Amino acid sequence: MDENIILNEETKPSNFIHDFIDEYSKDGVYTDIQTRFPPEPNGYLHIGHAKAICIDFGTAQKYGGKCNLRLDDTNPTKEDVEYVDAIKEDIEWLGFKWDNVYFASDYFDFIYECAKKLIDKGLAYVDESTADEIRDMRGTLTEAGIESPYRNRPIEESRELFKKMTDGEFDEGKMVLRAKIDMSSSNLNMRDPIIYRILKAHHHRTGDKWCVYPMYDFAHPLSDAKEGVTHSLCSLEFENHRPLYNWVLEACEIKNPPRQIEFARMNVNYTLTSKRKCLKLVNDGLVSGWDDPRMATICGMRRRGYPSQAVRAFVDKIGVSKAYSVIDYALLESCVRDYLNENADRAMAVLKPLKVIIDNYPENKTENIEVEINPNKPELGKRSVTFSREIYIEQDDFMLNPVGKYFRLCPQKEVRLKGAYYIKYASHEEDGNGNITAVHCTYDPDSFGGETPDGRKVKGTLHWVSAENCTDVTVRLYDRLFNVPNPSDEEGVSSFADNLNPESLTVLENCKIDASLSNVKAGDVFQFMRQGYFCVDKDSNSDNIVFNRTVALKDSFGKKL
RNA sequence: UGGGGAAUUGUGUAAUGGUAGCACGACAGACUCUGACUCUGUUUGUUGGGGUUCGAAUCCCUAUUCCCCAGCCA
Repeated sequence: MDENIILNEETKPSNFIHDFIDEYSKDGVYTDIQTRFPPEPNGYLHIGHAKAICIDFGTAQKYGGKCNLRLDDTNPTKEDVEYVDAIKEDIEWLGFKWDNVYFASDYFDFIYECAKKLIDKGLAYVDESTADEIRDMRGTLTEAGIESPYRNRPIEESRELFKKMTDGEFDEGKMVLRAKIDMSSSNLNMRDPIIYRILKAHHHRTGDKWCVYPMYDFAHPLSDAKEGVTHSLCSLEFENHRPLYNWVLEACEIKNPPRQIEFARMNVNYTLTSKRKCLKLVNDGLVSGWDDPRMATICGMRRRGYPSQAVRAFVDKIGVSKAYSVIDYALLESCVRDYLNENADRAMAVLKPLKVIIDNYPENKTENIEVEINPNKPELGKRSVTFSREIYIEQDDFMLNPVGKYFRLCPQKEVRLKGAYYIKYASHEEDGNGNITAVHCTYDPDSFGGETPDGRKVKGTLHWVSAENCTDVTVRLYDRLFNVPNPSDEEGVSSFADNLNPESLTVLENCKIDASLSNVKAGDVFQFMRQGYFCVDKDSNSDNIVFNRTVALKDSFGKKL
C-alpha cells in the first residue's frame, strides 16, 4: 500500500460511523470491533461496492478488528459460484484482506434452529395464504394490514407444517413461515414478515439439502450474530429494516447483539451501476463485457488502468454520511491522475503520426537520446530512445497557419524535440487533397540534449518517436459511456441507447512507440508524455500491443484528440 | 395524505453555541525540456420563515424539498 496516497487522519472527512464507535467504546461496550462485507454473489462488484468495501474493511482496520467476507447466498435462484471468485479477486485487488470467507449458507442449520425456536415461542407461524393474499392483507402505506387467518393457529400445527415444508412435502408458494409481529405497524417490514419460503432450487453450495430458505431479513442479523459482528454496516435503504433486524436478534435471544448502522450509497455521475442496465449493455454488445474499461465495475476500472490506491483515495475523500449525493466523476479522475503522476513511468508515443524529416540531419545516422523515466523519481534513471533523420510527431503539434497562443511547430516558431534537438520548419508535403503528409525541418546541431550554448529558449517541447526504430501499436481512447449525468434516471429502451456517448471508444491503429518499448506486458502502466496515462491491455499479443488510455492529462490548451 | 431518513458554494465534505474551512471543478497568474506536475490568487454556500442567545450551520418552532418502504429479492 502506498502510504502517501492515503489521506492522513487530519485531512480525512469525518465519519459518523467512527464517531459512533468511539462514543460507545468509551463506555467499553465493544472491546473488539468486527464488521463484514456481505455481497450477494449474483453479479460483479462496481464502484458503489468499492465504497462499502472501504467502509467495512477500513473500519475494522482502523480499530484493529476483524472483517469477514460473507457471501449472502440465501436465494439459490439468483446466485451463482461464477461470481464468488470475481468478488474475491476484486476485493483483493482493492487491497483488502478478509479474516474469513463465510457464506450465509454456512449458517442454514443455525438459522433453521432459530426459526424453530420462534415457532416454539409463538413468535412465528406457518401461513398457507397465497402470495397474492399475503400482499392484499399487508395493507398499504397509509392503511394497517389485517391478520392472516393462520396467524393464531396452534404452535404445534406450525411446528408440524414447517417440518413438512422442510421435508419437501409442499410445492413452492404453498406456504411460508412468518414472524408474528404487528400487522398494524407503520413500518411495513414489521407486518408479519416472511422469514422462510419454499424454494425447490439447487443451491450452489448446499446442493439439494434444503428446500426452504431463509429470507434476508431473518438470515442477515443471525449471520452477523453467528460471526460475532459488532457493527453491521449497510446502505440507507435498510434503515426501515433495522427494527426488524433488532427484533430478530431479541426474539432469538442473541447475547451482545450487533448493531446495524446505515450510510448513503455512492453515486457517480455519468456512470451506471444498475445490474439490470449493465447487463443490457453487455448483452446488447454495447460494451465488450463486464470488464470493458468504460464500465464502472471494479474489473472494468482495473482494466482501464485505474490504480486501486486511487480508487481507495477517492472513497476516502468523499466521506461517509447519510445524505444522498452524486459524486463528480472528475474527482475520481483527479485521484487517478494524482497517483499515476507520482508512480507511472514516462514514455513517448505518437498517437496520430505526422512524419517530420530533418533535412540537415545525416541520412543514416542514429543517436541514443536519454529521457527521464519519472521526474518525480530521479533514482529511476533514464530511458534511451533512438533519434533519426525521420521521426513522427503528433498531427496536432504542427499548424501551417497557427491560431491563438500556439507554441508548437509552425513556420514561425522554433521548437524542441523532447530530450533531442531544436528544430525549425522548412517546408512541407501535401497529398492531392491538400492534406499535409510530411513536414521538412532543419535542426540546430548545437542543441543536442535539448539546450543550446547561447541559452535561447523555446516555448514548445514536443514528444516524438523515431521512424527508424519504432513499433506500431493500437491505442484505445476511452471517454464517458453516457452523455447524460444520470443515466440511471433515464427509463425506456430507446432513450437508454440515445444517451450513450458514440465517442466513448476511439480505436487508433498504427500509433508509434519506440521499439525499445515493445517488450511491455499486459498491466504495464505509462504516462505518454503530454498525452495521458496508458496501460497495456490484456488483448495484446506478440503481433500487436494494445494500450488503453486510462485518463488524459489535464489540458489547459484544449487539445482534443 | 402512514412511517423512516436527509438538506452547508457547481460537486462532495468539515465546523456539534464562538472567524463557515478543505478537496474536486472553474477562472486568472507564476514556473516549466510534459500547455502536465507544482505554486499563488479569485469566484460562488448554511433550503425558506420565525424564535432562544452577547453570539446559531449548530438549540427550539414552522414550512418546503429530496430519498427509502406495500418481493415468497438482497
